[in-house]
Amino acid sequence: MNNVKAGPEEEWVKSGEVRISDLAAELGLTKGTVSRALNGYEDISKKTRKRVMEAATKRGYVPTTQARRLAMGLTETIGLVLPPMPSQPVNTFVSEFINSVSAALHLHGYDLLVHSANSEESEVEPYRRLVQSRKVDGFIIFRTNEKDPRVNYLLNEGFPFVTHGRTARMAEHDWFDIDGEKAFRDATSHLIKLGHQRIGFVGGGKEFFSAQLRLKGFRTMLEESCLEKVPSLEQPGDLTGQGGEIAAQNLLKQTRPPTAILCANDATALGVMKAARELGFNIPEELSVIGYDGIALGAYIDPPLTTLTFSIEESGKEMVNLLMRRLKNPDLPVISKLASAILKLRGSEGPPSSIQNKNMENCL
Amino acid sequence: MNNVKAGPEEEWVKSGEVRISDLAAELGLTKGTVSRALNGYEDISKKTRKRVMEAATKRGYVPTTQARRLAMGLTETIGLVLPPMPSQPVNTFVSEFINSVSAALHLHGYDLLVHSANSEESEVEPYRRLVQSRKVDGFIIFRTNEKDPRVNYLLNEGFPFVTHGRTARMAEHDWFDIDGEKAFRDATSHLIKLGHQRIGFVGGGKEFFSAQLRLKGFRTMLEESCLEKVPSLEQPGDLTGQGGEIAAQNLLKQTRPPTAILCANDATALGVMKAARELGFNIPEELSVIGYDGIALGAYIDPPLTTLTFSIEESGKEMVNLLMRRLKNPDLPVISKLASAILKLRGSEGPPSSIQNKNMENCL
DNA sequence: AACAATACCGAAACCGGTTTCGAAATGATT
DNA sequence: AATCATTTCGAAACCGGTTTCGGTATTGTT
Repeated sequence: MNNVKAGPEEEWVKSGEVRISDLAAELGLTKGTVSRALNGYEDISKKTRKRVMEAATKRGYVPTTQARRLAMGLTETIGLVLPPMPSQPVNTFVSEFINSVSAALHLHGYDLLVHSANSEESEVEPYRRLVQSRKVDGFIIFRTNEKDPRVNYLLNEGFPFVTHGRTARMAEHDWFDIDGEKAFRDATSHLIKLGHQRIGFVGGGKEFFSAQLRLKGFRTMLEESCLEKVPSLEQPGDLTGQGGEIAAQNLLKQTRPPTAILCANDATALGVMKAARELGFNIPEELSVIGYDGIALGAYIDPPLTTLTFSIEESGKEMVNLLMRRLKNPDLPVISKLASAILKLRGSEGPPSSIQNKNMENCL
Repeated sequence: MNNVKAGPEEEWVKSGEVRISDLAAELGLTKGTVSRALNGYEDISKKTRKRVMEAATKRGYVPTTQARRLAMGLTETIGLVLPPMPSQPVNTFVSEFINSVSAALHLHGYDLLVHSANSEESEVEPYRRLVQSRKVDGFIIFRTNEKDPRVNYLLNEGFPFVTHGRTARMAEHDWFDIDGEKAFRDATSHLIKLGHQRIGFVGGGKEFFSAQLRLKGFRTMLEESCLEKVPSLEQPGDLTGQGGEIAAQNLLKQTRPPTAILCANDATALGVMKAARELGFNIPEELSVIGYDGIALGAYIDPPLTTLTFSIEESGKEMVNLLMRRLKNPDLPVISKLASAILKLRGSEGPPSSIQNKNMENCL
């Protein structure tokens, strides 16, 4: 019943075809007056405001976004550039993150522009283009590196952004992050309490800042528990399943393999579990495995993957809050927020088959 | 070295702060002339065009997108509305899809606006808002239902869009889809050739059109192979892991459980495998399982999940092509493209433990 | 009743581009 | 040299809104 004409005079139009000038003409007003009436200016009489509002809803008038934004000199749009995804086994994070960011932005009247990164060009190119063409007012950046060219570029431009993850210049920009260091202290502690003394770690390369922080947490807890740090038990990875496989082989083929392996993310953990199976290690009896990310699928594998999990929705919401604050007042001091991950026990860890050493309650 | 001033006269400006009027003034031309020079109009002398181009690159002039789009009456933006994701375990599809769509759009000079759906409001509300505020020129829709309100709305508005998946009104709009029917014929045929005669199917509810088509393929192949259709072997699901678990229990607790289960997607298959493990069925010796989606995670579980896979990148690319064609010429006849999935054998299927019935080569 | 204060709205500039149209300058033709 | 066709650019309208400014009409004071 949509395109029925309402009367002899009133022609039905498809939505979005009424301009402010049409409204003005119809009401015998100027478009300036109509605009102010709709936008709550005080110099409009109650009567005309009501007339305008009614006519607007009746005719289905919605201001054209492009025109409004041009006039007001803002884009009301936030950019998010997807990093090139090669064969990341588990990027469920990205879609959930986009979803939550988009929802949060919407509450502020902002749109989300998602851009893909071309792996052939520089990492900052997409950002440069979006800045220069003035398509966005700010950026949401995730998966930061310690030295992050994107951060450098935007800081240099003085362009607003928030990162998910810390960087070397984190004192200069707003950021949100999960406390991976604490998370891995917790996970390590959990394994130690179960009786593990030889714990392996599969991290990311130097280029993954967050993975470095997780490694740091692992080391810290080892030290606090007076367990010696064994370099061969720390394997670098690339945060992919394949990287996990290779690292696990390096760990499990040693003469004294670890009884537990902490992984910098769940994809890595899946690779580790696969390699462990192929090498004949039973999980969790002969090898405990813990991941990080809390991917939902981890609950469906055998054994279900114990992992460190956090709220992606909260991440998105918090980041948007930080960014909106920055946009409203660019001169505010830099702030940041650190959220914590929680250890979700699902069954891929347990006590080691043999308690290897008893005296570990008191270090000194 | 970015904010070094180049000379006494030439003040350095941050990128994106040069307007076309600045360029015009600097060159002693009008902005109309500068615009035409930059946009390749024929009525500009070679000499001035060169002057303009050089000045533009030198000053780093990039036209303001908002203004250009307003003047040209288009948004150069495509909308993609994320369906509310409650507990969908496997949305790795979404991020890959967004990535490929975004990349493909970029080749055409289009941006991707990603919007999240609020689960509290009608499914079409986000579309209505985006249409009315004229934020997008068209839509990419995925996960269609047979009777799809979004499709109905947009068809009624005459607004351009392409779907990933078919609908009841697929004759009226462009669409791209994977031939799920053929895929499941293939998968079913594969199982039958392995010797299976009691094959279960876990689908989606009536609301999942694509799952219905997969069921149809399953049934067709059963019929072609003269296997009787056993209603109790067809279980509905909801395309989640949990749904798969429940369905698998219904199947495997029967007095004559199936020796193989086809699942409408990988998430379901993971749930089926989990339930099978808990009920003591060995996979693939006692139960074959095949999924659909080709999620990368499937390669890392035990046993690796055999699945039907297709190129998400191709999907995105094709859909963008269809949409761009439509935008260029709205009156072109409706076209569609059906791509096929391929069966990726990874190990979760095999011959049944006992060949149950020999005479099945010739039906009649 | 005269005057100042206030409420209300119209007119016009503006945001930063694109595009049409016409005029001036140039070149070609006779 | 006069005429006509072309080339080249300026002027101005336009896209659809927002916002400033100023001028009536109305109200409130004495």
